Amino acid sequence: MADYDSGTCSIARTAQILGDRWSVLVVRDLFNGVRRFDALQQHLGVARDVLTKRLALLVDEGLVAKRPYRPEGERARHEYVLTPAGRDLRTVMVALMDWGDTHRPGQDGPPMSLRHRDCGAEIHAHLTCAAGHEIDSTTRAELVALPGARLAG
Amino acid sequence: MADYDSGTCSIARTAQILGDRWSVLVVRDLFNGVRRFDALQQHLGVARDVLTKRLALLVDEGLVAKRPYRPEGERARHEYVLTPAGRDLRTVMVALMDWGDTHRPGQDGPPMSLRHRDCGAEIHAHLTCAAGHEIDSTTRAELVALPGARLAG
DNA sequence: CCATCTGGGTATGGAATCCAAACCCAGCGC
DNA sequence: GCGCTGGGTTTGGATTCCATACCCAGATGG
Repeated sequence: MADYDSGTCSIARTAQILGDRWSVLVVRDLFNGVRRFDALQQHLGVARDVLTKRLALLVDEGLVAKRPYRPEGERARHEYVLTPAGRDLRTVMVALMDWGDTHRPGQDGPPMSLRHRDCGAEIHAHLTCAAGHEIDSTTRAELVALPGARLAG
Repeated sequence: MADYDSGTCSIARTAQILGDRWSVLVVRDLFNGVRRFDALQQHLGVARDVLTKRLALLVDEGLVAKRPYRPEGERARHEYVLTPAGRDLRTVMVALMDWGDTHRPGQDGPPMSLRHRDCGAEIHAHLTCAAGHEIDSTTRAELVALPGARLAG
C-alpha cells in the first residue's frame, strides 16, 4: 500500500480532523453531555484560545453545531452539540476506550463503563466482516485499492 | 460525567499516545506492512526528526518494536513492527476509516477496502452490547462510573 | 443610572513543536 | 580510499501551545 498516496486515505482524512491532543477529548465531553464553553474549558484544562480554535474547526467540519440557547429567564448563551456526523464517531470513541481499558487500565481498573440503556450490558467495539465472521487481532485481512485511490506522487 | 477527572479516562490515556497528526498514520503504515524508517518518512512526508520522535514514543509505549534485521547479504538494518498491543489498535483504525469513508469520501468514493482474507467480505467496525444487541448511533447509552474513576480536582 | 458579575471569548508573550534542509556516521561495493 | 545508502541528529525559522490578562454584552442589584 506504500505505493498509494498517504493523504488520500480515509484514516488520514479523519486524523486530520481529530489528530491533535484535544479534539478527541472535546468530542468525548460533548458525548458526555458537556455543552458549554466554560464547562469544557474547565473540565479539560485546555487553554481558552485553543478550545476556541478546536471548536471552530469541529463546527467547520460539520461535527459540531453551535447553537444559541436561552435557559429559563437567563440571557442567551451558546451551546455546542454533536451533529449526526459527530455522533457517528461513537464507534471510534468506544474503540479508543476499549484499547485504553485493556492496555492502560490504571491501578483501579477501568474508570468508566458504557452500557446499553435498554438492557444494561456493556458496549464494546469490534470488527466483523460483511459475511458475519468475527475478526480478532490475529485474523488475516487484506487491503484492496479501489478506484478512489491515487498513486503516490 | 463532567465531575470526573478528564485525564483518568481511557480515551484520554489512548489519545495521549495517538493524539497528534502523525502517530495514527505511522500506525496505519505499520499495519500496511511498511517497516523501514525511510519508507515511512517518504510515504508520510513527515519531517525526519518528528518521525524519529514518534517512533521512539510508540516504542516506549509498547505499541511498536524496533528490531534489527539483516536482508540477505546486506548489512544490518532496523525495522519497526507492531507489537500485539499495537495490533489491537486495528479496531480503532477501522473505525476511523469507516468514518472517513462515510463522511469524507472524496470524489471517487472510498480509496481502500479492508477484506477478510478467508472470505473476501469487507470488514467494518461496529458496536454491540454484551447481550448481543447492535448499537447504532441513535441507541441510547449511559456511562457508568466504576471504582477506577476519580473525582475531578 | 452606575457598578458588578458571568459567559464566551481576544490579545499577548514566552515555551514547546514542527518543518525543511543540511549534516553525520557506519558498512558495503568498487 | 570514495562514494552510496539507511537511519538518523543538528540547526534555525515558522507555527502552535499555554497561561494569563484583558474585553464585551446582558443580566442583576442598588
